[in-house]
Amino acid sequence: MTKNAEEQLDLITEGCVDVHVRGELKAKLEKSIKSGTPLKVKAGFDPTAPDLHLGHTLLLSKLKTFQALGHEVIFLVGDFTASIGDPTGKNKARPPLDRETIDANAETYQDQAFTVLDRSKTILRRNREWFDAMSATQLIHLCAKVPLARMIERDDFEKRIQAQESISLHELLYPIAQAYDSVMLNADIELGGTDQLFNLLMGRHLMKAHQQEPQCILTLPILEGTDAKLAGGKVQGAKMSKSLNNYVGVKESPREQFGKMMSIGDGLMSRYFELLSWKPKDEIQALLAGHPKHAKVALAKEIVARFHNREAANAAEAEFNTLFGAKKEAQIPDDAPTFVVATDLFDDLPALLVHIGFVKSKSEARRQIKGRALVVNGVRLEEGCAPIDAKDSEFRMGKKRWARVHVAD
RNA sequence: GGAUGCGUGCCCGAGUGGUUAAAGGGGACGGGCUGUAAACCCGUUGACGUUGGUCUACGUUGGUUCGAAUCCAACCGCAUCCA
Repeated sequence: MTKNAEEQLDLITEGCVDVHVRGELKAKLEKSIKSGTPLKVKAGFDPTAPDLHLGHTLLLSKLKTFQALGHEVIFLVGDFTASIGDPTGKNKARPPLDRETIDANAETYQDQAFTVLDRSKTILRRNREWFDAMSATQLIHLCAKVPLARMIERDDFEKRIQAQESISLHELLYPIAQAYDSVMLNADIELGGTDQLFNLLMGRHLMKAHQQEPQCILTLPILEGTDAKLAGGKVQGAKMSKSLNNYVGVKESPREQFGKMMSIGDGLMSRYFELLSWKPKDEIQALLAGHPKHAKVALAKEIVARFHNREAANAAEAEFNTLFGAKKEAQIPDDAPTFVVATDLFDDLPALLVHIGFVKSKSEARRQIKGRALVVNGVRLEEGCAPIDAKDSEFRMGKKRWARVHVAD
C-alpha cells in the first residue's frame, strides 16, 4: 500500500454516483494505512441468472481497484437472498428460485467474475452460511430492529402501493437479509448499483443496531442495455439484463460481442465509453469527436480484447467488415452452425427453417419467406419459386441468422 | 371474515351475445435506406394445412344460448374499503 488516504479516496470514488459517507471512508482508509490492516470490501451477487454481462463488470472493475490497493475483497454469493428475489426495480414479485438452479448459477457466476477479478485475492462467501443456521427466533429479533416506516418509504414499494400492486412480506425481508450479510462480514465498505442504495443503507442501519461501525457505501451507475436510446439529451432505457436480451455477456464469442457493440445506437456511445472504456480520457474525447462508427469500432475491439484477446478483437473486426462492409452480398461467417439433414426435411422448407433454428414455427417460416427474408446461396427467395437444388447450401435470414445445410444421402 | 372492483395476445389496452384470431399503441421480427447506428417508409406478428380451411386462445371449471371474451355460478389470483 503505497498510496496515501487521499489518493486512494480519489481512485476509489472515481466514477461512483454516491459516496456514503465520505468523511467516514477517509477515516477508515487512514486507520487502515496506519494499522496495516486492509479494509473489508463487500459486494453481493445474486445468482439469479447464470451469466455475467457488461453491466456486472462495472462493479467488478471497481472491486479490482480495491484489490490493486491491497484491500480485502469479499465476493458474496447471495445464494440465500436469491431464493427471496430482490424486489428492487421490480413491479411484481419474482418467483423464488430453487436451490439447484441457484447452485448452478453460482458456479458459473464465480468463474465469470474472475475474468475481471484476481482470483487469488478474492474471498468467496455465501450467505447461506449464516442464514441456513438462523432460527425463527433470531429472525424475529432481526426484524425487530427495522421500523416498518423505514421499509415502506422506499421508492419501489411506495410506487407499487400506489399502483395497487401486491407486495409480499418476504420481499420486505430482502433488504434486511442483505443488510445482515454486512453485519456478519463486519464489512467496512459495500459496493452496489445506484438502484441498491436502499438495501445498502439498510446495511448501515443494521450494523449500527448491532453496535458495529457502519459500512461506507459506494454506488455505481447502472449500465443501460444495448437497446437504450438517446432522448432529450438523456440516455433512456432499461438496464442491461439477460432477460431483456439487451446484454453483452462476458463469455460470449468475439463475433457476438463485437456485433452487439456495433449495434448500439450512436446516442449511447459516450455513455458506454464513460462507463466501460479503460482508455485515457483524452483518447476517449478524441474518439468521440471523430466519426461515430470509428469510435464504436474502437470500443467494440476494446471489449472483445478485454474478455478474449487482441487477436480475437482484430479477427472479429475483420470478419465484421467482410460480413457487412462493402456490399450486402456477404459471406457466411466461419462459425455459422452446420446442419446435416435428410432430403425430405430439406424439401420441406418451413420445417427446415424451424429445424435450423431460424424461426419458431412453420407458420412463421412461411411468413418470413413471404416477406422476402430468406436468402439461400446468395439468392433471395421469392414466394413460390423453384426448390433449392444443391447438396450444400448457405442460408441467411435477416442480419443475424446464418446456417450451412448439407443434404445427407 | 364481510363489501366492492379487476383478470384480454410478448406488454399496455379497446371490445360487453354473432361479420372477433379479437381495434389501437408499444415491443419484436422482416424488407427499403445505411455504418448490424439514429430517423424515416413498408410488411409481418397463435398453430397446423400448398388454397378452401381446421384447431387452440380472452384467469380456471362448469352452465345458459343456435351462437359467449362478452350472460350466470363456483373457484383461483390481485387490489381497495370495513373488521
